Amino acid sequence: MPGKQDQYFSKTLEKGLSILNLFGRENPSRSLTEISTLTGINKTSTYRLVNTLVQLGFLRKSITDKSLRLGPKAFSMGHECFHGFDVYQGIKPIIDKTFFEHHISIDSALVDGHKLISLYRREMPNLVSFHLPLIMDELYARAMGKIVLANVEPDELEHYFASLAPRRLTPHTLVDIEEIRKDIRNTRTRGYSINDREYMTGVISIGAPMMNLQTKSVVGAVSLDFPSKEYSLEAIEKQYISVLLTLATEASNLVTTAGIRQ
Amino acid sequence: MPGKQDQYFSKTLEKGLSILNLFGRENPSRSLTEISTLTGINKTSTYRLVNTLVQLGFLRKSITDKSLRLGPKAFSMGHECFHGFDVYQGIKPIIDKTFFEHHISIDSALVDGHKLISLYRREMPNLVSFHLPLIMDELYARAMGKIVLANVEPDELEHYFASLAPRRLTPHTLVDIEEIRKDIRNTRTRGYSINDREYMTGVISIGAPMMNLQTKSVVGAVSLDFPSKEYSLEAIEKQYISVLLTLATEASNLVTTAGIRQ
DNA sequence: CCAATTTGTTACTATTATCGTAACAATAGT
DNA sequence: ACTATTGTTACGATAATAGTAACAAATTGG
Repeated sequence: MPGKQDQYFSKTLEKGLSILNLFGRENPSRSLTEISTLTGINKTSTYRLVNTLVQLGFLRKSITDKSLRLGPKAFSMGHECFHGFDVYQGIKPIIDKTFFEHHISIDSALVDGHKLISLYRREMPNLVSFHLPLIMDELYARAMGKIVLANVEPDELEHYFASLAPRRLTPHTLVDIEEIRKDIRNTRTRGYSINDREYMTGVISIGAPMMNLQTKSVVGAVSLDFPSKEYSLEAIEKQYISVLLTLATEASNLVTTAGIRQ
Repeated sequence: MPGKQDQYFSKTLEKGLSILNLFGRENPSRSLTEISTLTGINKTSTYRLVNTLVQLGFLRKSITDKSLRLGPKAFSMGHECFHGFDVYQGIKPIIDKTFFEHHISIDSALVDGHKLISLYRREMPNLVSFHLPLIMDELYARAMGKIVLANVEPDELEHYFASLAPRRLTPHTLVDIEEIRKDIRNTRTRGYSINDREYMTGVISIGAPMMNLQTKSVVGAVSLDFPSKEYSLEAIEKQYISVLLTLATEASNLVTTAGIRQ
């Protein structure tokens, strides 16, 4: 991130938000020292910021054990931030339309550094209903991740590989870096990505990029997911690539006009 | 709010969050000066804070007109804050259970100052589907609002009436302060509140309080909503008061153990 | 198309909010 | 009851922010 230490950047605000960011569905409760160590903020400063968030209603403090949890203000602001995100409002009808036309599971996500933020998802009942995390690592093992990697700048890709430690999520997951590299190269020439039961057993996915057409950079991806019991990869490639690419084009137009970059 | 100007309160964080709070479904886009005037923060400081939020990904700036919108980080944090709110997770099954048992529309909200923050809602198809705002004023015209007012401290209630300017939302809305006062008194002795088409035409609601049983204070309310075409107020009172009060008791237990106060 | 006006950005310094050490209090663990 | 941990407060040093004012870039209106 460039120019973070300039005069027109508020470190205090950054710290405060990093504290709020520690809370979520997985981590509903935290202690002061926990927050202090996780954020690397001095205990007194943490105390001040936490106290501020408590007074404003973004956090609340247990009277008994002083543990901290999200407060009503965080709840309402969260709701507003979620539903006020115009890209979310824009992608919903696009995905819904494709969903009702073709009766397939569809997912979409935005790039954020080396992670993907899940945007909107529609799921068919034939697919194992899995609660996807909102923020996804493991780009190498997912259709949306692969197509993103296939479209980033070469040095950005190197930077990704430099800190990559692949985990075997299913028997089909690629864990050898060279194999992953080859797969990304193939993905690039192919124009869409394939995930053949590498992320979840029994799920085949194909992915296409959401591009900012102005800056010609990837800003996200869409994917179609199929149960491998009912669909073969060949059948999917024959029947659904055009659906995927049409969807990706519409999504790309959306993010371009919305001005989502990098 | 007590002790806001002490040493252990970060004004910068408060300002930054107040900026983020200006964005939402109703206000997806704002300009710098707009933010500056709305928050009362000096333009340069606003610039610094906005710049920080942009760099962190909570806001994004249009390259053309420099207008500001929510960014992907706000989206993901919003999702986490919403779903990570334990009271929301706790009230869901309680309301769902009652919903499936009795087939009636149910609403719930938490008190926040002189407003209600909508928590969770289930709606029957027979009710005019209305998009309720997440943050509700007009306590005097709603079942949840009335039962809250009936349970707050007397001086708090006076404070509410002091700044009250009732609006006639339907032909049945009470707009005379004395009438509203009387209604609140009746509500208090009755133990539950009645809203007979005062907030929306064709909708009758009954409400009961969510009490923190430790501190003996109202922290929210639940309501049952009925279409007036299908239900008379007498029928509702005969049949559903016990349902309402049971629901309110369960909800009160939840907020008490969660430690929601004030 | 140019002037006038508004809006956004930068420079600079006084001020004061924040940092961080350290001491203290409260709670939990043994 | 003692020890270790966690949370809270005091206070001086420092660096971050506020805010004026000047400047640049857009917009608007004639």
